[in-house]
Amino acid sequence: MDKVYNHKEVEDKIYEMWEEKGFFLPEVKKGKKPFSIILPPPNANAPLHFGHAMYVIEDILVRFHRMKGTPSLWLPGADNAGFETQFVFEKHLQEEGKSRFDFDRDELFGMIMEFVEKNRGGMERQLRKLGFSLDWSRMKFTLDEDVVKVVSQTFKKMYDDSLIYRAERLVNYCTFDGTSFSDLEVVYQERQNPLYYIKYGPLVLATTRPETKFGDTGVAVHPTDARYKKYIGKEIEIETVLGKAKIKVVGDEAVDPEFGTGVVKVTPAHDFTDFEIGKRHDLEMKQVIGFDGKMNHFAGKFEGLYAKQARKEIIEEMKKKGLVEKIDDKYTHRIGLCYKCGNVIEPLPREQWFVKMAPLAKPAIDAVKKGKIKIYPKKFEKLYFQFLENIRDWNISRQIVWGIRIPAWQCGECRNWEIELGDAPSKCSKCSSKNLTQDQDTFDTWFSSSQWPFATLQTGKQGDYEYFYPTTVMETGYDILRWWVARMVMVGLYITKKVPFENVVLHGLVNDPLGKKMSKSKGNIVNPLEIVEQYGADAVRFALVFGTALGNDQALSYPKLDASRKFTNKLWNIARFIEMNKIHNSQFTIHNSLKDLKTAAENKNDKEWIDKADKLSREVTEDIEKYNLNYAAEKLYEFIWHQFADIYVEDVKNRINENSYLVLNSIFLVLIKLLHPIMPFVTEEIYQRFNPGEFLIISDWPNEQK
RNA sequence: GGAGCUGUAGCUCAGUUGGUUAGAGCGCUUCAUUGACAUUGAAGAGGUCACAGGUUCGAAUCCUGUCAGCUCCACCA
Repeated sequence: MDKVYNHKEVEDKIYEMWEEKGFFLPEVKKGKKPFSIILPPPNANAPLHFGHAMYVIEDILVRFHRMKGTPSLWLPGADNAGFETQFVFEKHLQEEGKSRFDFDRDELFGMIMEFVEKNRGGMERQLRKLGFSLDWSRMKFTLDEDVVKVVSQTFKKMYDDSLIYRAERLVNYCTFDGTSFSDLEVVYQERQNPLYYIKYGPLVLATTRPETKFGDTGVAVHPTDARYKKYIGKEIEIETVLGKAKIKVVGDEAVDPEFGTGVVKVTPAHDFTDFEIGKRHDLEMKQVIGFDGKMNHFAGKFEGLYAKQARKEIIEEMKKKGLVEKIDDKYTHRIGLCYKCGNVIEPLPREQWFVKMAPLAKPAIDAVKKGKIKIYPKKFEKLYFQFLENIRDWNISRQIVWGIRIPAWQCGECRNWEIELGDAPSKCSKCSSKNLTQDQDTFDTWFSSSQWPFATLQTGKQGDYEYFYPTTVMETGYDILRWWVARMVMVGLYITKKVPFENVVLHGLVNDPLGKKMSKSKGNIVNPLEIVEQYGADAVRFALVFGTALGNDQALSYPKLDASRKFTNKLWNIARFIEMNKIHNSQFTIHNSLKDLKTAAENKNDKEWIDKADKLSREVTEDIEKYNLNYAAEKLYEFIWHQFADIYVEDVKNRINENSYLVLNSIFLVLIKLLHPIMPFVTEEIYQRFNPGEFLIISDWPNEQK
């Protein structure tokens, strides 16, 4: 054996061997409860980031259960990542001087698919580099035909159960990208904009957006505001740049009497708060800004101007007419920007598909309350309940091409909607018209993701769903507890009548060495694969679980990586010592049962160390079962280095004989086994040197009989 | 504005139902050594556990408040 452990010579070779031998494929044993995890599918198109390296937790669990003899499945997948991917692709088009408007929908979809297929291998190769024992034969993609079918079926079932409705809602619309965004995708920024005090008949109100005036269908004041109480419920006559108009005054609690003059113009079609006020008082929606960002016919002579331009011209005109009382130039407020292109988000009304969430949320709350699903660490239960107890209906339409197209066709005659699986319906079921067009929208990526546990298993190998569902563990970052985990529980329960997983295990974020969140804009991204290259996958894996409690964020720590790499070398050198002291004729016999080993042991000290190893083995087993992987890692590190190597090896050194050698060797192999889930490569390499032809990955867990 | 998390050694973090002298890694100091390993070994310094109260025989741990950092949600015309 070399003096120094070289991970580069070992890791790829070992992984290939594991994969080739099919060790990642579970053996289905009817009647035996399996262990299963569905990998949270990384973006098919993007390289892994450090958060993905945290999936090492899943690998540790799978390897542990595999060694315990449980049929263990870890199913990989790739996510089409909707808008994210389409955006990256459009950047490429831009570089070629093209845009998505040069292609029709199918062409564009095909091109993106090709683009993704080309990049997809990267992510999979990286998962292999990290040593993840994924069953690649069961790999699924969110746009696989069979998955699309499952997702569409779910939509239809929801529609038939009256959980789906169509409604005009304000969306965060980016007129530049031509798509709406979820609230999450809007970035708020502090900006200084003029606040205009404009005259509305007898009232004066403050607004930053005078151009939306044409869409005003009400004026609101606080219901208890003494100044304006007399106007509530009445219509007032106002002078506008386009002539006189009448408008209703309503009283609404959303109005802050302290702000401005305490009077608000209500534009339900262009402001989220106003939309709510409008709904409460039954005000009309009047859209005056189009999806192209330009003023429409309601704006009279300002039609065709971009909103921003119209604002300037309207204010000039209003000044001339004496309708502007004053302008506050120092006003700062927060405005929503497109997180992709940075342009101002325009709230616009648009017909969308919505899912009624309240009926789905209740069973999901119960599942956790009744312990059918356990959340680790427990502190995250609060977030889970908070989200579900205040849930709002879910807008599942997205105005992009790269996703699963919504299987809904609208009749051009009677406006009836037909939901159809497979081919387009031939005629309208209401009026028999053949004039049907499919909705242009695709599903929100999270809509298909919410079905991932059963969608993957139902479309996988024959019998997988029956055997592996519900899955044992869903392990992911706590940051997507609401957006993904909670929705999987809701939709999973709704479709399958079973929880999609029994345990939710949540890890924290991996931040940069200074504790700051890694992000492209900050330029502090660390590529996990470079770190693997430098320190070895074992060291990276160990460093990620060592010294950080589950669910807590951690700063990437080079000293910790270094310590972990030294640990792999320490293991290597213990192995080397044992090999060098091999006593002639002696076998590397492994006593997997420490009880048997103790019976065979002759020396008192040896017997004591067997007990210590036995205690450690029990503790580590329990720690892994409770997802306290940091405890397992810390105990193994301390014991192997500072107990076993520093004390026991030094003790045996001077009194080595055949029997002591057997004990030393056996204890070491037990330690190697206990460490294998966390550090699979170096342990497998050592094991095979001691036991040619045998494989640690499928060997028995200490004290376990298969 | 609402909610949550975090605050422990110079740095990064553990501390598992409250229970002796609060731990680890890195760094630092002293010494040893080419003997499995200098990617080593031995010894050591270093902490009013953010702050202020409270509960308790006993608090880093439980409660209240304050301060600081982070995250999520909502969002002001």
